[in-house]
Amino acid sequence: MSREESTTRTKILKATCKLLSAGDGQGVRMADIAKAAKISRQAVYLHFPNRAELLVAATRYLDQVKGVDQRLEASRKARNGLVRLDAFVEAWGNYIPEIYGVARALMAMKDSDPEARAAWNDRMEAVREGCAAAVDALERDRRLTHVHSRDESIDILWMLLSIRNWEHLIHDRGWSQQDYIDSIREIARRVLVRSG
Amino acid sequence: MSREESTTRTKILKATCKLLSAGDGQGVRMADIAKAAKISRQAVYLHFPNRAELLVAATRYLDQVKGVDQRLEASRKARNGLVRLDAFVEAWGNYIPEIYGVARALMAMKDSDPEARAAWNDRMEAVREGCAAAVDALERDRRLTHVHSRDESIDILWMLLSIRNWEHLIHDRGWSQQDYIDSIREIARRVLVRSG
DNA sequence: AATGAACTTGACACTGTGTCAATTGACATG
DNA sequence: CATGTCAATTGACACAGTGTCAAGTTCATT
Repeated sequence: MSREESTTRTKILKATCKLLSAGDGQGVRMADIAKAAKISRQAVYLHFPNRAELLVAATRYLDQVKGVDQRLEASRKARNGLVRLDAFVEAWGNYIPEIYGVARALMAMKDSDPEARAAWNDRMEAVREGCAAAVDALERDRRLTHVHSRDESIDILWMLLSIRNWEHLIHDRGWSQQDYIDSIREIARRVLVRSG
Repeated sequence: MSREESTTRTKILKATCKLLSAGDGQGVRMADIAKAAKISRQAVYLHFPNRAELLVAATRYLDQVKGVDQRLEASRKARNGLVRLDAFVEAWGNYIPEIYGVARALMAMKDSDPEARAAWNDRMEAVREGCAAAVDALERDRRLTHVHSRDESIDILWMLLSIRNWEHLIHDRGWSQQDYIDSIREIARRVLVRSG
């Protein structure tokens, strides 16, 4: 709310998100984005120094518009660890489809561009913190299995909730979103929660 | 054994594998491969029509040289389902680091090149069959949890064993290969096997 | 000596990113 | 009203990497 931004900048960001979300994904060039934003290609470079930073900015824009923080925050209100784990799995798992298009482009870019890599890792760190909070809540309730250490448990939950896994089940294997959520929730429970 | 191949062809494949395995990965161009094979860049195109098919061929070459089939086959000898599951997790999990370099290049390419995508899916289908065999062996022993259906169980095991998950734990989170194997084995058991 | 296959050399087209310089149009402010 | 500024446009261009093409070389075989 604090700043309305330059309008053109947000037009670019909106166009970027739209193209990446809708399209087959792969062939989204700077020129395509410019055209979609009804702007010259060069004008894009007036707002973003390069493709990597545009994608990074698009991710942040999307996070802000879709309100990840609020969504993930919701799981923090949960009374006990188990509910919290479930809520987190559901919140993040249902968020993935909304950002998948942009995330995919950024993931592809992070192999070659260190800046994109850093931005991606930073974004994922936020998710990891959510995982840590859920694991710690279980620990507090004495419901965490100690087959794995705390840190290992966090990494495992993070792994289960990775976008690549979502991509694999949903796109490659044709799962429904509901099946995905149900399964990951179940797996997370089986791996992390001991029957109390 | 049946064919020694044109020598130049295998020189190219070896060079490709070496560069992709050793290097940071990202910047392996056709020219680099040619140089490593001590050959002109054009000569590479005499043997492979394009980069995608070269990478596909390199994957197959690596599979053949490293003997994936034998390795995965070993798990088939296991007496009961549980041992078989463990053996499969270990066999495939320990194979991943050997092909990671090439696999990574192919994974990157599959976003843009349908041919690469098909080859990748085909290769992964072989792994999926191993997963199916392990799940079916558990089923036969009446040790499969029925929280998930047979097909879902296969997809889940496949997901657990995905290269992306290995990449995440090993590279992003710094796990040791042994910890990786131990954890995945444990997770697979907890998710798929019911205490008999 | 002639043929043909494998390879080399050098040039070039194409795509996509990123840069640069000159220009336009709007608008605010003296 | 004139001026300066800012955003954007236009068009040209450098650069990297892939893939193509044509002409020439090397060498084994016959």
